[in-house]
Amino acid sequence: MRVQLIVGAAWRPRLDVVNPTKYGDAVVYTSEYPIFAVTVDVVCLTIRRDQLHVLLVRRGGAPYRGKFALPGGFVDVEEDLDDAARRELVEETGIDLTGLVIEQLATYGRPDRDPRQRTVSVVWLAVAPDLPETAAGSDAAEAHWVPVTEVEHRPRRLAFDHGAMLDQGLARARAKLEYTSLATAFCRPEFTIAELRRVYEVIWGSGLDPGNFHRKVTGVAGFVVPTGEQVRRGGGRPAQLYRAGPATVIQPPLLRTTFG
Amino acid sequence: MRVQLIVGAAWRPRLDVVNPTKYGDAVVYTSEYPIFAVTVDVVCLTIRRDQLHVLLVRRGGAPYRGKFALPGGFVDVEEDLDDAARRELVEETGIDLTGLVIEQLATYGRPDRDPRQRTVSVVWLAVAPDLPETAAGSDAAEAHWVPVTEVEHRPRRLAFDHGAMLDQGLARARAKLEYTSLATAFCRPEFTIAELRRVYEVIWGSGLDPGNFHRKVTGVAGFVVPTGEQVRRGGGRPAQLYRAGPATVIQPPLLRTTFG
DNA sequence: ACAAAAGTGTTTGTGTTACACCCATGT
DNA sequence: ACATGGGTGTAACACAAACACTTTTGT
Repeated sequence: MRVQLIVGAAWRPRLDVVNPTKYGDAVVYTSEYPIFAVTVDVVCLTIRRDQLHVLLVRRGGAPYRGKFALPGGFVDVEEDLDDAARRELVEETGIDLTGLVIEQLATYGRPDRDPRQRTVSVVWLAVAPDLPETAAGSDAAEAHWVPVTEVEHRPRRLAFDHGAMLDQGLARARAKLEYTSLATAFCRPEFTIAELRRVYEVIWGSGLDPGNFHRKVTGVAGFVVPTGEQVRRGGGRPAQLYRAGPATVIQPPLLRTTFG
Repeated sequence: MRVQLIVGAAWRPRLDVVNPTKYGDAVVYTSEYPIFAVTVDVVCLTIRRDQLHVLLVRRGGAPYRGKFALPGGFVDVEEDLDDAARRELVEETGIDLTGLVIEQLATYGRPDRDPRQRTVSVVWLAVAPDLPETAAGSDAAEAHWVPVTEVEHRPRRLAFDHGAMLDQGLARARAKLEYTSLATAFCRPEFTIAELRRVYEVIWGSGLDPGNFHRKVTGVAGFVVPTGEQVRRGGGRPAQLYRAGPATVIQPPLLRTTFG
């Protein structure tokens, strides 16, 4: 298959886009390769009111008008993929993840996944602490934090194949909780051990023994580092404050069995 | 940015490729979105002569002419991404992974990763049992199994960003060995416990205690199932034959610590 | 008989679980 | 004083590491 491109001034042809010719006032290049659009989508998770939430946007146009979708959009020509994910998140929801780590989840590229054109989407997983409501930017009007219980394992609830993306993101997050320090990403910069425990309890959906959890977490080198300060949050003994440590993998992992 | 496409007969325009007009005898469509090429690359691992090997192809043309690269190529317009990976592997190396599982590793898309044009590459991880030499198809003439010690952690040895892809694939394979049944994918359909142990020893680079390994592996439900048959391989007590079981995750995981 | 590989038994030590108990604050 | 949550002590238990030992073949 051969495709010919008439290209505007902003686009620089690459080496093996060959045979420039002229049709009228436009330059015509020829490419040997199929043409794709590339998008990014973001599964952005947080915990609000002791419930796991995902950031979704209501679609304004066809197809899937009125349905929820993951925030995302087209990658620019000279833009890195993770930069595109962060940019789209700000544009569509007002959430700025500068300084936070995002992780590539998978790439979805079934030929029929977008009825308009052949599109490949690189999906990213982001975890944010409990943030203020989605900033009301112009595009952000229809962005919402939705409890995952309302959309998980329901492929038809979300537009395109975003239901599968979300499920994969949730599975990844639950799994990485066991053997990485991902849980600290759900907390604010300084947190108590009990707040960290809440993260595990919410995401795994089971109660953990406070004493054992405290010992385990503080015993893993580099997982959490004490700030030396205390905090009083209502009745009970004040808790030590901690920051996320340099460790990224937890060895041995926190087990998800009974544990409490 | 606006891009206009002159498209040959094989390509079906999608909905929001709009404003078809005519230049001479060619139809011209206009797209709102940047244009990408999408490729697949495959990190295909196996064990030969007690060494971990990766399947590489010698590049015949520019850029990186003469350098080794991962097998891969352009995705067809109506082709699924994993199908493209399998097809390119057969075309370039003669290795047919029909029936075997391949796993998505990551997607590489830095704007400067291919000097010719903006290309996004979806990378796949494949694991094969010790196969016969790469079948000598026309394209397969320059395909070789290379010991990973010769190319690991040497970004400049491979073309493009394939060095990083390979390193990521090796890290993933070593990690998944601990908590999944990936090791059985390196074995032929029927294997002994000692052969399975060799897989771990070769990939982790350390000796394991035969007794403890045997107990551990046969004790995990669904990891390996005995065929009931025995096999004699030179001096020593005959070994039971096993097939890979239905289990895909190993709980609790095999640890990589001392263990022997 | 001996070497070599397969597989089992047994001891020892480490880490998790369960739960009792003390600590420090708010009401 | 009492409730509430933070944090420590400790005994019971499970499991992996180390290694001795038995089984079954080839030479």
